[in-house]
Amino acid sequence: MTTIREIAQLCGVSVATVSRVFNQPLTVSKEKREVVERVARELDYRPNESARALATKRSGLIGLVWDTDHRRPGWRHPYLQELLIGLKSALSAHGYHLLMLATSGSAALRAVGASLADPVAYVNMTRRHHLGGLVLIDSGSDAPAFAAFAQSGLPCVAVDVDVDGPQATYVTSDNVGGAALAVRHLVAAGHRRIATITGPRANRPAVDRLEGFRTAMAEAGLGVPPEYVVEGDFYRPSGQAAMRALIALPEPPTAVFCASDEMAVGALLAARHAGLRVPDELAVVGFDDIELAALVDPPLTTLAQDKAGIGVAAARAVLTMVHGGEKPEPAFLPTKLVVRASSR
Amino acid sequence: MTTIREIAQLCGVSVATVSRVFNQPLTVSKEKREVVERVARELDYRPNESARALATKRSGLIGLVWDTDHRRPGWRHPYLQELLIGLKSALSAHGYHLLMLATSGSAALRAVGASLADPVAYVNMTRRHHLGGLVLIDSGSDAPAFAAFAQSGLPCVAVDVDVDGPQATYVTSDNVGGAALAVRHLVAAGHRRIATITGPRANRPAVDRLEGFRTAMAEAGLGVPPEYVVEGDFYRPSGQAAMRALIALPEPPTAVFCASDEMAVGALLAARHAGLRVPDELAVVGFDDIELAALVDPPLTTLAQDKAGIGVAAARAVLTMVHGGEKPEPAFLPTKLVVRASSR
DNA sequence: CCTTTCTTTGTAACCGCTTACAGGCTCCCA
DNA sequence: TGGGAGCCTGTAAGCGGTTACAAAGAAAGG
Repeated sequence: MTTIREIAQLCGVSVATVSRVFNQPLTVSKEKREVVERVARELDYRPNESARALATKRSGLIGLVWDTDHRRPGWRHPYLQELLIGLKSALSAHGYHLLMLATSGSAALRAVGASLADPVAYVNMTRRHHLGGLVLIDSGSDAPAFAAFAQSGLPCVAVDVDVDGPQATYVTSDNVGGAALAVRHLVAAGHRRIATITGPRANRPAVDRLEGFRTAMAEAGLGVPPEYVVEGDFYRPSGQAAMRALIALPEPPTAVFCASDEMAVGALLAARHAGLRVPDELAVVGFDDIELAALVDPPLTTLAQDKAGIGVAAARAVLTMVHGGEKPEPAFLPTKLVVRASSR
Repeated sequence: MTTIREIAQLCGVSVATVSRVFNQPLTVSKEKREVVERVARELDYRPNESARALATKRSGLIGLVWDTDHRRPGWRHPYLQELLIGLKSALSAHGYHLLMLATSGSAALRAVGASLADPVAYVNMTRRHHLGGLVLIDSGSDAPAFAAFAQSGLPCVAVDVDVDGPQATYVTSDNVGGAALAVRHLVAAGHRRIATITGPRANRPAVDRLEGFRTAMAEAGLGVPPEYVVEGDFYRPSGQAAMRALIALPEPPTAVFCASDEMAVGALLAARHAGLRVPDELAVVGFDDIELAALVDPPLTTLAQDKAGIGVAAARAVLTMVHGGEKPEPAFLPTKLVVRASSR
């Protein structure tokens, strides 16, 4: 690897000048600048990022926290791949890279049944590696850990989790609006007895989807009997169980809005087992637009999240803070109703 | 952040001693070592990784190359999430972290229709950041770029791509063996007219699966007429088209082995459209065991890859090379036949 | 008791880059 | 023509570690 010193020598200038050429080009006379640039190119000079980070205390890296909760081995993020694509592209546009933080998983935390995202470990990593900030991706039970990160004062942005802190914000879909879209769609199709299968009460998107559901139902002048709101956990089995319960009601709903596609698929299964025809006897709407949604039978009507867009928004938010900008407000990205055969 | 120097002062020793306590503890007397360790703990000392990397030329980071090919916007890795889990856990066990390399995507490369994985850019990144090595994850068309990496002499291990180089190896499933399992399963079920829908000819796993298919068919004493081998591209539509063609044959097969679950799902669709009952009139076996496999109707018999295991193997391989070990032989992880209702 | 060897420690150079500070020039204006 | 302002440039001091080398003391061998 060629260094700044070699270039300086070859060009007959000081190392300071060479460094300036790359960092504050305007402070260097045109002639010297061009010579340095040419020589650097010829020697295929690449700045040593470690040295740079050491001198500037900035590494050009953003940390990614995404731990898998060992208590839920089957858990999968519904759109990790698209999220990463969005993150990566927005970061690379600004010359940043993503460092996937890996800790062996604190045994202590696991013992008390806590999430695997260990705030202390990750905050340490951030300082050790001069990370600009963190992107926090939830594994289903990381909200408490993320709250701790948020307090640390490091720039961080959480995805689909509600955090607050001096330099902490979050990005998620417009869950309220999305749920309302779902309800309006069902109402327009003539449904009046509409139930919902929610996500966990502790989960911000779940709460928002429920809120959107209630608001839109009220707007439509429809009542929501308590038994029409069943709590699930976003996973398929819970959706199936919840749907079974709804079907067993004396006055079962004719339509159900599920807070996740996974649960909606569960609902479809329950309907099939009960011999209900979808969408004729039961309309089902999900949320997420996972790949599976288009493939189940019947294909699922759902609210498509802007998956890559969320990644991009998260990246932008963290970069704004890294660059000293104001802490961005939480972002709520619009969702899109995708009508398929499970409703009409 | 407390530094080595502060600790040295507080302990009344030199910085060299402090540094040794952390790097070569045995060369320091027990007393001093304990004092230093205690003080370090009290001050919550964290070594500065940039300084360390600068001095040692090692950063404790492994690069992850995973570029999305903009020409195939819909492309998704069949098991990225599990792969990352495996990679991460194996790396963190050795104190390494994963750096997701992001380049803005060289316009030049895109112009010539090449893959987005730009070997030059990534090799630069490796040097700039003192990365120990690279893990290469294919986006469907990165094989040529990966071959270039492999030549660079940097430690690197590719997943599901056949590379060779001074410090390059790869890990993939035992595709030959898996395909053979599929065939034997079908033969045992009484099938004799067995066709296959392959992946792209240029793809190593695809080629291996075809080879396994042929070998096992020969072993079973069954012939494979040329029209029973149809090339697909791993995606669903190609599987559907291929299956349509097979069904249209004067003597259509009674069973088909597809080189990917996605194509197998396509095959199921084609069968359904043709009014063929699965598995009675047509047995279908896939490869991968993606989530979808268990959910289609009928659920798909398939070969489960050890997805996280592949990540672990890749991590181990790259670490071996980083630590100066012999270049590991390519690894072929066993697959498992998962029998579901699409075959019997 | 003296020499050799081993263990432990400190000194200081170095990794490659950034940047505060100061000095030398040129330019402009009184 | 003297002096202040501005522009370029170089010197050198970090950033926070690692490690070669030397030295001092302790242990071992003859």
